[in-house]
Formats: sequence, structure tokens, C-alpha cells
Amino acid sequence: MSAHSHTLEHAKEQVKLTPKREAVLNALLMTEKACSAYELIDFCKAKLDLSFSAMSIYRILDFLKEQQLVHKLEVANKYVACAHISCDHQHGAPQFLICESCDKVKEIHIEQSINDALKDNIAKAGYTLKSPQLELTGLCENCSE
Amino acid sequence: MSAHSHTLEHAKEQVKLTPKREAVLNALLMTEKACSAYELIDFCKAKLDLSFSAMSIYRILDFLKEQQLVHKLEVANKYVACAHISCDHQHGAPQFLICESCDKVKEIHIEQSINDALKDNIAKAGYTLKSPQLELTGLCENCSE
DNA sequence: ACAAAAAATGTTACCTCGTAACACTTATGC
DNA sequence: GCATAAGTGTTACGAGGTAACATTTTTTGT
Repeated sequence: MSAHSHTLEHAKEQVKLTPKREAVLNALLMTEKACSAYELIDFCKAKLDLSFSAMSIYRILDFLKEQQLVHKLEVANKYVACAHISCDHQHGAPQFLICESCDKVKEIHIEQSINDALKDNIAKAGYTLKSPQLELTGLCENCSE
Repeated sequence: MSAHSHTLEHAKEQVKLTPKREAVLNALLMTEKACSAYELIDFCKAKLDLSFSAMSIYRILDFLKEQQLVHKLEVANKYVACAHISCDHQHGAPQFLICESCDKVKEIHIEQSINDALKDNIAKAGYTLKSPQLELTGLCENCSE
């Protein structure tokens, strides 16, 4: 059993997935990168022999996002499987490093001290921070050589 | 002469602007908030009696962005005039607080210590940060009451 | 087990955003 | 003045996204 099948089993223990929903999560785990809805449609057709309309894919992605099995990257308009599906504990707001070359996404933990400092800095400017999902763009270890 | 006309003169000293480009920058300075391309089209038509096609507005905005007179907010897909046009010195990467209620944008300075900590945190994950333009969403001082 | 209700998915239609490619106009350099 | 470069206009279209209605599947209650 591969690593992502293991993750898929964990997900199925957390929430009951219809076959379509399971397939989309599986696709995201298989690609190991951020995908747009349309990229997922193409991938499912080519690799899983499954057809999805855009409407369907968006609904499934919305559901998976609500279940926190999938994150939406607001900047890139892409979706990525949550990196913590197999964890037993709760996680705070996700933060993402996105490789602008290969679309690989790493979900990281930003140190609490940085988060706190950021929140203070922002409060000084008079704003109240909503959820600090950070999306930072750069080059991953493979692409920066 | 109003504050934004003053800013516009400064911009024209830095780079030669065609009438269309000047009008778009002027519109952004007048609105004092973040605007999408289409919002700018509407504004220019209603307030300046100028017609722009979408293609034109995007090209003009891209140019202004390259000249760093305008910033693009990647999450909101909106554009905002740079807050530092009238400054004489160079600025680092901008960081924005966006009010999700009224679209008001404040361009802030995040303390260098936070930036450095963030960069270190990210390097530990193996990524090389590109430009750390941060866009954080919350409520401004007026909307959070 | 069956019927009703709820949930999930399919289909149709359409809107918004963004941009390639070609055409035309204006500005610049010699 | 002419050739070239830059800027803008026009046409066409794809990606992204979703409302509304229809159909199918699953769940729920008896």
C-alpha cells in the first residue's frame, strides 16, 4: 500500500466519501501538487477514466474543503490535499509554500512566535486579522538549483 | 492641488505616462481603494468619461505594476496605487491588509525581524522565497466595530 | 422492506475574468 | 519624412465559477 493510499484510508475513517468524492481526493493525493479544478478534470479523465463536469468537481472540492481534507490556494486558484490527514490532532491555519516552477506545494507550520508577532504588527495598523492562511511563492529545493 | 494630484505629478517625474496610463493611475488614486480591472473600467467611464476595453486596462495595469506605481493584490485580483509614489527612497516588498468588508487596503511595513524570521522558517522547509508580498485579510478599524 | 426525504450528481445555461492574435494608431529615432 | 517601436483597439475564446432545474443515489424513518 503506497503512502497516499494509506492517507486515503485515514480520510475514509474520518468521513464517509462517495465514490466520486473519493476519486477526486485520490487524484489530488496522486498528483502530489496543487491542481486547478480543470486540471483535476483532465487528470481524472486521463488517469482514472472518470468524467467530471466542472460543476461537479467544484461541488466535490467544496465538500472536501469543508471537511478540511483539501485546501484551496486562493492566489493560485488551485486545490491541494491536506498534508495532515493522517494526523490525529487538530491543526491551526495552514500556511503554504508554492513552487512557482513545478506547482509543488509544501504545507508548513509557521512558528507561533512569528504568528504572534505578525498579529501584533497588524493590530498596530488598526486591523483585525481574519484567518492568516499564508500563501508564499518561491522555488522548491528541486527547482532552485 | 489635492494629495493625489501631487502624487500623480511625482509619478510623472519618474516615468513618462501616456494619457491613458495617466488616467488609470489617476482613477486608482481617486478611489483610494483596491479595484478590479472591471471596476476601473466602470469608474473611468462614470467619472472620467473615458472608455477602456478590458484588454487595454489590463495592459495599462501591467505596465503600471512593472513601474511599481501600482500593486496587484493576487488573492483579491484587484489593483491598488502604491502608497510610496512620493517617497524618494526604495521600498522593500509590499505587504497589504485588506478589509474584507469595504475593500480598503492599507499598505504596511512589516518589521524586519518578522520578515527575517519568516524567511528563516521557510528556508528550513527547503524553499527559496521569491518576493514575500503578503496579503492578509481582516477587518479595518471602521468595519470591525 | 418500503416510501419519503435528503444528499449527491448531471445537465443546461450563462456570467466574469483574463489574454492571444491581429489590426490600427501614435511616438520615437535617424 | 520614413521606418521602427510602442501603445491601443478589436475580435475571439478559454479558464474559472455557479444558478437553476432534473435525475440518481443514499439515508432515514416506520
